[in-house]
Amino acid sequence: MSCEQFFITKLKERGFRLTPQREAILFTMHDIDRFATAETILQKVRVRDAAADRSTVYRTLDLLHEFQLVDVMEDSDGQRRFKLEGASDPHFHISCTRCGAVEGVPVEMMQSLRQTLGAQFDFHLEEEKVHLPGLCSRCKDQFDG
Amino acid sequence: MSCEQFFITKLKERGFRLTPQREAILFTMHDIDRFATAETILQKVRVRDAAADRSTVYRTLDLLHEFQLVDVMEDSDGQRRFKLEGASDPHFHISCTRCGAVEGVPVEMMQSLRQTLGAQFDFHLEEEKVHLPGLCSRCKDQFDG
DNA sequence: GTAGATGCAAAATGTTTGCAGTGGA
DNA sequence: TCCACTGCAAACATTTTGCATCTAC
Repeated sequence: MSCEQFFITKLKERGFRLTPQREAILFTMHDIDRFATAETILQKVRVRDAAADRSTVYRTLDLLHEFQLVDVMEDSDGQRRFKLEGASDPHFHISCTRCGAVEGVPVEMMQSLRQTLGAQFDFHLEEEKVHLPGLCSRCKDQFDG
Repeated sequence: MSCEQFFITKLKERGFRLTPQREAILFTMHDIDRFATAETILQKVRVRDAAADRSTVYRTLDLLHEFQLVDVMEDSDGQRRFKLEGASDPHFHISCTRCGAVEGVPVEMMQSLRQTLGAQFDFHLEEEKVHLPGLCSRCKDQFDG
């Protein structure tokens, strides 16, 4: 099922409506396909619909997030970033603290950490919310020399 | 060296001054000893110094962060949280998405994940900035039944 | 027709900044 | 003394909300 179909299904399920604005936002996020600020999303949505409103973007992002179609990431600059996640495999994110590049990593890679935290702290890791900071290949190389 | 001593040394090193406000903030954060919002810190500082100003708190927190005496944590409610880290062993944080409880975990526990990410993505994990979301023991149990 | 959605403007929130006066070294 | 620091108020940036209007169903 495409994420648009999924969205429409979810909407109807809960008595919500499919509006042109919601479609435009969904399409736009599909195009962007990486973490973006609400502002960036708004600008891109306005290419399709010049009258698009900031608050509608926020409201739709909330909705998409509720449906688990959108990942939200807190950033140190005080702006949240949003990304469409469709029905991709369970994953977490690593992101470069220098250039901001974000990449998805399958949750299996955290299996052992997950178990350790469970055993030692009785802590249930929510893997798909994990967002690990670090330096990407490119920035690391600049850093090292 | 106590963290106060460390702070004073760092300040002098850079030509900054030790003021009563800065001392009050440092002491207060030492008392709190867990992640707290700027607002919370301000309220507690005001017990010592009723005239303490919000902007002074922010400015001092910036300074302490620069000296790596304070950890900053982005939270999903849009407020940053600050915590004095003194000269504790290298660690990262796990925190409960339900109740907000935060705990420190030695970086050694991420050794294997660190290596995997390095090998597979050429990604240099910044372990001490890591903040893992999940459910703590208590909240998990409530959740499960 | 009607509840839900939109656009607008205004408010709220958290944080930062400019500046005149104060005080630590 | 001198320049860093403070408190205040005002600015800022991002996000949220109230409300009249509109529209998908």
